[in-house]
Amino acid sequence: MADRPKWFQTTAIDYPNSRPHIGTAFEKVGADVQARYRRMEGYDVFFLMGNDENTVKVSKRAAELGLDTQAYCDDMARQFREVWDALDISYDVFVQTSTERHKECARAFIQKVNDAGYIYKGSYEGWYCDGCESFKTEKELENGNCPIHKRPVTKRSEPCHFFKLSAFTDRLLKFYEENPDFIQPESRRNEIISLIKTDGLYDVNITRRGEAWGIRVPFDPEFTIWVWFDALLTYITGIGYGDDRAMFDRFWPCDTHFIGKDITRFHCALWPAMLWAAGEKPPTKVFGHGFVNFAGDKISKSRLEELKKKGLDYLLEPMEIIRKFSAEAFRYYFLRECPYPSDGEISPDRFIDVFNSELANNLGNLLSRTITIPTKNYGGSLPDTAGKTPEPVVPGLDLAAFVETVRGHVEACRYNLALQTIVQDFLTPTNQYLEANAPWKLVKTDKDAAARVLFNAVQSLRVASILLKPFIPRSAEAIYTSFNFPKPWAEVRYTDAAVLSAQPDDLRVTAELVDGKPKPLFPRIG
RNA sequence: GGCGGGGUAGCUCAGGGGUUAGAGCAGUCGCUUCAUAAGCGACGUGUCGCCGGUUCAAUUCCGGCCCCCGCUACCA
Repeated sequence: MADRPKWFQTTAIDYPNSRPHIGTAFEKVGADVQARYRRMEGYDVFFLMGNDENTVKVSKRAAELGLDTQAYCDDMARQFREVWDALDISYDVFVQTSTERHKECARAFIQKVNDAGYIYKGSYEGWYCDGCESFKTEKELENGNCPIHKRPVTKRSEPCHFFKLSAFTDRLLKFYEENPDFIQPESRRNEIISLIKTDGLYDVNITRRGEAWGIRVPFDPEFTIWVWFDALLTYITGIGYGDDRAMFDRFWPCDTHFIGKDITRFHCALWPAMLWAAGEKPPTKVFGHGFVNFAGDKISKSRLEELKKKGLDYLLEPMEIIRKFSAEAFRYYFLRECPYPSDGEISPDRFIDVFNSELANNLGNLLSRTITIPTKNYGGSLPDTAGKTPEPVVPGLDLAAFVETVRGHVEACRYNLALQTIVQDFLTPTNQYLEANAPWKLVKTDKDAAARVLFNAVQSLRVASILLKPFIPRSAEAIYTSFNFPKPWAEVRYTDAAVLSAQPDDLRVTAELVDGKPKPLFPRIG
């Protein structure tokens, strides 16, 4: 373990105001592909997720439901994890920021930043609404009125603690320049850079006064720590910051923070500055993924009502999609149809199209036909194939280069292109190969030749299942274990997909059969 | 308003100064029947946002305009 390279990644820490929706699920699924891919490739992976609970809104929501805030948080955390588990998200730790351990680590961190001189006491001046008992930003105001209470806000100032973010302006710009891959995709990087260059960075108020729920500021207990300052710390408290330096040093800096494109600024400017202030390294990469819309529209309250009327609101609730179809179908749809770096959309028709054409018709049916023909004609075992090296079935395809193309897409989180490449450049040609050689006919005239055709075609399923492992782990395993490929599934790597090699035994169908036929891996839907 | 990205087949998008502008899906027709009514083949369509300019030649370059999207700091 010690000599394996490490891979530490996180997803955004979710705000448990409501149940997880398809947008948050999209983020987790994309991150999960990366975690699974890195594990396959031999990395010592640590995948962190969690919920961001130390905010007034959470305690208000709990109060509305008549629940103790902690009990509410714990229940929401349970609900979130239930969805992530159902989607086979392979996280290693799930951090709740309301736990005492996180709070202690956060207090240690802010104390350190304060000791280093990056925090100073000042006063925050803003527009205050008595009804909301909170400050409003200029943007929120409607003609100078509180948008909720429709009455004028008043100028008010109160003491607070500022973090000297401005002190890191030049260092951040230099950092972005020296680490061009720090912010992905590039469009996000350009936004942040131009923002800082035009407006500069201001010091930020990192405390709130007079709130019962939250983490006390150790050097001034009248205050609690502003949620963002605390939430970001999850990324380090979850890997031992504050009480397990060895583990922290093993995994930090973070290799990729997966986040929504809306919070890139916090992760790309505030977060590195906070870490520098505490004497730690900044993360290696921040990936701001896109959003999921519903059939072209943003998911607003009115849109939701409309969908409910049409009975389509299930498509917004991950658990419903999983129940109706499967976690694998969910994963495949979003990974294939929504480009991870930019926005995508879900629509009922499209979901059915993608599932049927690629999973059922192309991949699933290819598996069925390559299992059935050997079973019917050879008792499931292809004679004289032991020790033989399969021949390529895709004309003109350099298998090693093809695998590297897919790998490049996976590493850059271009999951849709990775899947497109696998299906179009590999699976479809395999179906064409079968059509061209028609082993179901050939078997009547030349049984040996037909066996070789099948032997070759089956290799495509071995290759595809390996490449698909991070995307649809359960289905990929089902495909791989439908034949007696020698390498254990747990040990396959992408490089195994890049070569066609002989195996010691005759190729044999090992899939479970009912009346000589496999049950469809992806039964058509709709 | 400022900065950035984009407007290409019914849909999602790729492409890019030059012979007939591409892919997948959907559609139509044919072949096939090993297979999940799956597979394979063939076929169609596009004023490549609008208006000008540069050029032998522009959808591709330049300018203007229209439309869409993102960012524009303390809300997670």
